[in-house]
Amino acid sequence: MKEDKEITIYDLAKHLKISAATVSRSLKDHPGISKSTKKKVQEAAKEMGYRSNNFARNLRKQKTNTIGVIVPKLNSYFVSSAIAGMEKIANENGYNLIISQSLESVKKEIANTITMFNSRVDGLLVSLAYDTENMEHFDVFFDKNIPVVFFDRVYEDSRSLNVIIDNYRNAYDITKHLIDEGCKRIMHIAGNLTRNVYAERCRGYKDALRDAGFEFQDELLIVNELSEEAGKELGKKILQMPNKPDAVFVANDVCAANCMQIIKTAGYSIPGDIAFAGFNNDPISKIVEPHLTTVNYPCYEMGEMAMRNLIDHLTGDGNISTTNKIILRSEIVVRASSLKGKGQ
Amino acid sequence: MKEDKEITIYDLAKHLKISAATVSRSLKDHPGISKSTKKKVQEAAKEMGYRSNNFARNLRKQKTNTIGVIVPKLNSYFVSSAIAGMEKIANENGYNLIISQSLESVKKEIANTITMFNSRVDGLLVSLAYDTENMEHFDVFFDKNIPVVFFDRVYEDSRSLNVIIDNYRNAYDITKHLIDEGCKRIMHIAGNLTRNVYAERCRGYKDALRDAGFEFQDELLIVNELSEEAGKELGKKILQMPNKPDAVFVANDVCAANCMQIIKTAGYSIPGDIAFAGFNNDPISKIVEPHLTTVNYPCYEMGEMAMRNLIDHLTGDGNISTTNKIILRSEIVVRASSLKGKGQ
DNA sequence: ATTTTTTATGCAATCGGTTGCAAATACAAA
DNA sequence: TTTGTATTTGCAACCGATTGCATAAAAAAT
Repeated sequence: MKEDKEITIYDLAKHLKISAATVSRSLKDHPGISKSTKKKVQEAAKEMGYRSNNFARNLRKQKTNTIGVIVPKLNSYFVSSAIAGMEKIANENGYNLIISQSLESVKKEIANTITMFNSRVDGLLVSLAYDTENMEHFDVFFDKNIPVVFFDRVYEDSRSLNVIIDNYRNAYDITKHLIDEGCKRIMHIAGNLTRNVYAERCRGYKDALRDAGFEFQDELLIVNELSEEAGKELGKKILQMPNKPDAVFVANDVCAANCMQIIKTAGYSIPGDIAFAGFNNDPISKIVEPHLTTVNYPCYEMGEMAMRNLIDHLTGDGNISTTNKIILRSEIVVRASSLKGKGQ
Repeated sequence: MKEDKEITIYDLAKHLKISAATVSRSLKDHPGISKSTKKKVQEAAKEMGYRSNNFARNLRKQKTNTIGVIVPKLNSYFVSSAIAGMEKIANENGYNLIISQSLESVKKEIANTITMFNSRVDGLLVSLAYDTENMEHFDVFFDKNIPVVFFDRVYEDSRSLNVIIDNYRNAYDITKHLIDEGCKRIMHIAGNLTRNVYAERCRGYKDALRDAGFEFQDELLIVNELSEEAGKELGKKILQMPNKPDAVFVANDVCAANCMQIIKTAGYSIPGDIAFAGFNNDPISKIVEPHLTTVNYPCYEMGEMAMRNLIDHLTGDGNISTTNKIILRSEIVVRASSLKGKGQ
């Protein structure tokens, strides 16, 4: 049954000769309404094609049932997987998602933050831009007690929940693995070191070196944007190094794979001459040859977890202020690119 | 300046000793309000930390400034890129995005459609699920004159705008290219043939064969889900064929790359023994070895275009009913995987 | 039959902007 | 000074659902 103009509870009320209040209560299964009335109302609602008006509802309840998501870039394996996980949980719980990208710029991140604030999202999920260096733009949320959950790229802040993996441990493990394979001159490629993820990975790398009795060397640490382009640049740079590394641990698979290609094309053998390891377990890591040793990052699960916690908090089932950090399980995946012993 | 409770236009009105109507008009730059008053209001608004309440506004205006997006899966190169493009345009025009995924099931697609309808999106952008076979669930939108734009996976329907590429032409070109390289037994791997994109690509493949004087052979057409997994399966299947193809044109890079790997691992040379071509120009196509010949699909631009047209329609700048189909430029990209002559 | 308790429903205010129409004020022309 | 016109502003009725409180109706207790 379809109508040209919207049916409201008043229309239903008039039709059933009862009050709008009763209709409203019947529709949301209020305990004070008799079963028979509820049934009558619900049937009439379906029959007349009633659809509830969320704005009226939100206006009255001062709640939006909408969650904002701000990510650096939508089109990356990690982000799209995480968002897929978020969407699933949000959808299951009746929440809508408003998504925007900072395109790796704080400036846009701030603008998005404001938009989200004005849209009155009930909560916010954020992975920080490449160059975000403080949290001031989130203060409005904290001030109003709107929960903010950071995932992956986070900022230590007692007012929010962080969902992450143990970047330090994984980087440590992967570096140790390279050392165990006999590598002695291990290079590390990181992203902006003020971002937790890259700082932690770098720290893991350094500690693993130290624990194995190696000394950290400045020239073996390179910071770049970890993009396809950056990977190619990196490859060229390595080719020009007089004293080449015998292993490269890159903080991201896409960059690693693109770098590997340059090195390989130049005639070096991988892992024979130079071993490689990446991070993320991006599908690309299973295609590039030799297959890339990496860290299995639970992207989808991270999205689910972050969303679930946010929603639990909103519904009062959980408390963001009691939980301050969630660390998901992740582990290194060894593939041919780092197996010096066995070769490819 | 921050307050504990929200500032409304009434607060501003009281503070400035004018009416709420004047405040409302001043804030949205209504022509009937004097410059001086406007300025006073706008300054006070900023100073008192006023933020407009969208629900009240939407409730009154019966418009949401929100656009719904339904896609099969968020975590694919094509979709995430397209959404990135959409988000950019939407954001620039003050629209919010509500995104949901059908996970390739009509059932969930229908559910999402209903959610979007109830959220009263101003317009809808859709790429259909794998198994959607009719448009009934969009009728509510058409009935209410809510514009629906389909992209990539579309359905011919006079009531909506379709944004696509020339799948037929590209498939024809790529098949012809394979023929020109000397391939005589070209296999085609398609997705569900009721989906326009796959049907068109298949048609292009067949016509190119015909025009070159080859006969289409049933056993050389395989339909699968075009996933990573399907690619691997496909590889195994080809290995078992007694009369192997000398070229494989897959409707999707991810599937093609994974298939290639199996074939290669089994000791066949590519393109020597079997040439390969894919579709999409997914980053993976530049990593797999040999690099994959494919079709450069303007994902990001398609997202932009679809969104721009939808918004133009909503603001009355364009008319969806006059434009029924937009075809974006796309072209084949020849790489080593199909160059029989030169080899890799 | 009367009072008490329980259950079911309605009244009316509220959420915060928007906007058609009327009224007030300003400014110009006569 | 008066009348006419243009410019500003305000009144008040929406938009549709929610909910505290009051009342009505039904059931139970006395």
